[in-house]
Amino acid sequence: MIEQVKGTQNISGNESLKYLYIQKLFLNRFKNYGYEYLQTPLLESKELFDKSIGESSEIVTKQMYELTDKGGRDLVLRPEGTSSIVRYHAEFNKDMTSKYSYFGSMFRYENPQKNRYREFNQAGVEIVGVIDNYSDFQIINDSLNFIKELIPETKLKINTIGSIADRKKYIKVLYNYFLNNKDQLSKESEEKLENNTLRILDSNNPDDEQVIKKAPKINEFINTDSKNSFTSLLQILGSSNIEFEIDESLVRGLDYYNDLTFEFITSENVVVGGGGRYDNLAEILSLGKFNGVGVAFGVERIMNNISVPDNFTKYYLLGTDINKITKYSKELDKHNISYSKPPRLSKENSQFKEAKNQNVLYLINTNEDTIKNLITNEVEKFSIEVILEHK
RNA sequence: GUGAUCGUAGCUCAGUUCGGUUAGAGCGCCUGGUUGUGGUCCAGGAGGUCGCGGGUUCGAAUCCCGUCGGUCACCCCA
Repeated sequence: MIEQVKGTQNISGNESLKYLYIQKLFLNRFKNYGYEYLQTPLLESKELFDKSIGESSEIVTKQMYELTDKGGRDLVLRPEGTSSIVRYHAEFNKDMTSKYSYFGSMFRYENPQKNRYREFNQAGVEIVGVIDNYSDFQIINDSLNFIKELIPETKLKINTIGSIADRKKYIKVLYNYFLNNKDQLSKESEEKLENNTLRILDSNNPDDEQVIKKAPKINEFINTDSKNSFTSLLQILGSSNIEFEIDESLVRGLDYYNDLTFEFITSENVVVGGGGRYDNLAEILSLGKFNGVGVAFGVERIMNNISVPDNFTKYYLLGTDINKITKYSKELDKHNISYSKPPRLSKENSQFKEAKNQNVLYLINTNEDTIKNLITNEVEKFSIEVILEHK
């Protein structure tokens, strides 16, 4: 037996029902909100993510699926969606402000566990171009509406991390602080000191508690424009009755974020989605000067937190005589009626069983020329008019 | 990258401790019959490189080593 690749999934059975339900809701909802669906390649230049996500990030240093193609190109399977959207926007819509949605596979080379896979699906939306607080508001509002329809008790956590320049200054100060107090840091945190200083702040190791408590706060380094913009966004959210919780330790895993960051978190503390503002991403990629804000949901994380949606089939075509059942098939096709049918002409009892297992409402028995309602057990003579009346 | 744990039929699992005929069960599947309150019931049947590779042994699902995969946790993250 050839085993499947580690961390990949076969989405089948009830899981596939959930997947399609989420996908359909996502695509419909954001289409109606005015977001254009955009499908970018799964295969991208390595350079795109080296630059965008940031070379200090683990995603870039350890977690990318890299390959060289036969033409010698350095490629990766995309680890996230935003960078590609920004590349597209620069190429085709540079002077516009556009709203995009995307849905598809992402790849990260990590050890799989619950809510984490090597190939996983993200559903995301972005607003790219000239951005203001209303853009931030609608990304948060629209995606909160979406996720609450699926997981009603989802909470919004929000923070500002200041500009990239602010952050650079802050990291320097923080680095010196932790360096001087190195002896008080846990082993894990000490490892983060050189490359991922900020991450020490969300250590949950009790050994770090005291040092972190006394550490300089990012708040003191955030410029006034950023602070004011954050305050006014919070006011807008407040007056729109959107509940939020400010979480000052909330940082994102990607370096391109600035100012606004937020997360959607379930009552069981699973982060099902996250996003923020990325005003410098286009510049980092040398694609021009435009801004963006966006969010990405983990589809599998949503799947793991919802129940199986209702599922039933309206018609099942039963029969053991190939001439009769094919004649019925064509008759139904002609009237554009969709129906389930057995994969082959197995014994009648098996077909009945299959129909019941598919939660079928009407069973069309071609052996007897009848239509049976499997809920009420009413049987009537088959005619196409009876079925057309069901519509 | 680290650690724990698991891998036997389509599925859930027994058998592994302590090596020994032809590897089992339930469910599911298939066929014939039965059944119209049609998922029942009866009879029969198909289906297994015991994850893979190597080693020990007269003999390995069982012991040893390696490897791949699943699950979970750490790290990190959606």
